[in-house]
Amino acid sequence: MSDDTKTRILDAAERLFADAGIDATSLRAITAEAGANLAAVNYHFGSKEALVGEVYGRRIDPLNRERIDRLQMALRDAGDGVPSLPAIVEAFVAPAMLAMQDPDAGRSFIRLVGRAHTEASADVRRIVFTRFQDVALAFQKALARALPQLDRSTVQARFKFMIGAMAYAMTDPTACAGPSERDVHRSLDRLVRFLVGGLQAPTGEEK
Amino acid sequence: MSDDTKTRILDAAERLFADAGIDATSLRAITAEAGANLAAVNYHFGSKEALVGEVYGRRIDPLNRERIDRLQMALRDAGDGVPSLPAIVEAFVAPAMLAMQDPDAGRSFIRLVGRAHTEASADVRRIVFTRFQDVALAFQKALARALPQLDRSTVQARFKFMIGAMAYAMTDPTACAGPSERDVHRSLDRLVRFLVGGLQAPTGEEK
DNA sequence: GTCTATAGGGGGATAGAC
DNA sequence: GTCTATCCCCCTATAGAC
Repeated sequence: MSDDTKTRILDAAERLFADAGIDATSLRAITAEAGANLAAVNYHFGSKEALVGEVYGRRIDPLNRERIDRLQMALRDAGDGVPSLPAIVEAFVAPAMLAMQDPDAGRSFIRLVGRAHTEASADVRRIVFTRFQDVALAFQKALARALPQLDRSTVQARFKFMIGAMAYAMTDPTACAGPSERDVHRSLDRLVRFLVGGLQAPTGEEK
Repeated sequence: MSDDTKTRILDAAERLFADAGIDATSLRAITAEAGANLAAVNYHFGSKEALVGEVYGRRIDPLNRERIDRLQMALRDAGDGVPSLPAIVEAFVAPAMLAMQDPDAGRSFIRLVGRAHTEASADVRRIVFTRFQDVALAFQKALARALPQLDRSTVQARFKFMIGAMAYAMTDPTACAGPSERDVHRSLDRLVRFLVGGLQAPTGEEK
């Protein structure tokens, strides 16, 4: 049983951060929600910023590992040829979208991750960006292989559009409204089709 | 000359909100930056929340009017036929992207607007959403006309993906790095092509 | 490990002089 | 309209008892 104080604080913080934002969530609110004492946060984590890092890391690290695993499978399938664009896109967005169904992680985590990319606080952006950098590079490289007709800066720009669309889909309450598996798969399918269409759009520069 | 205290406070607040986020920006920081007194905020605006509303409204309202104007021109060009998808997309994103060049509004405003769609605070979301609702409905209707092969819920979903990609492009410091007209137009062109490709992607359901 | 109590700072808002 | 001074609240972090 991992229902100890530390875990309850992480769960409460995750939920409150997702609802109201990080700045607006006080340690008092977190410990009250967790049924713990105010001092417990500093005892277990050291500071609010360290707590934020653990809230993100607990979920993001496995998520990013799954992205990399799926990407490597897609690249292995392609051998020396051009890898499948939908497979790459799905490797990137599916782990996040499917996590919506996870009753443990659940919706609040997804909104939190979605928001991570746009969070105002420079501290939070740094925390998330550090954990995301390797993933971003690997996917940009794979996208460049799958889209040989695009120059590098166009691939970078389109990769960012992809992050934006995904992040927004993740924070949108109606997009992840249904906890039903059916709804989640439909949302994922829609997102992948949209992104594939956008990524392989003509640039107006090829002959 | 509108370089009065009220305007200076609005300018300073806009800049600081964009840099650090709204919650993290204190009235003390704003008045210091504006060269005004702390009490001036409550004298001119009544409260911090009212100031936030004016910071957004001052820029968003003209922006949304321009979107509607451009959309109506695109729809008029189409007559009774199917309107041009790129024209609709450009009507939506161009006013925001081109505002990056405006030396008056400038970059901080754009990042602020981009962030508005993903801002954590429920108060801020309400302020922005209220001013955005009419625009969203008009564009969803136009997109449905331009994409008759898509069902309504798919159009809604794709419209949200479009907002996400645009908002992220607006907050990304490298995307709006250059104050140069050339860079801005290239960013806009890339975004429009990506979005058009995504919006008209096949759904996998048509025969 | 978990509590109470409090230090120490910063926040938004306001009263009242000028 | 703009200032100073201040109220009162909530925050994070910590000290020290249990």
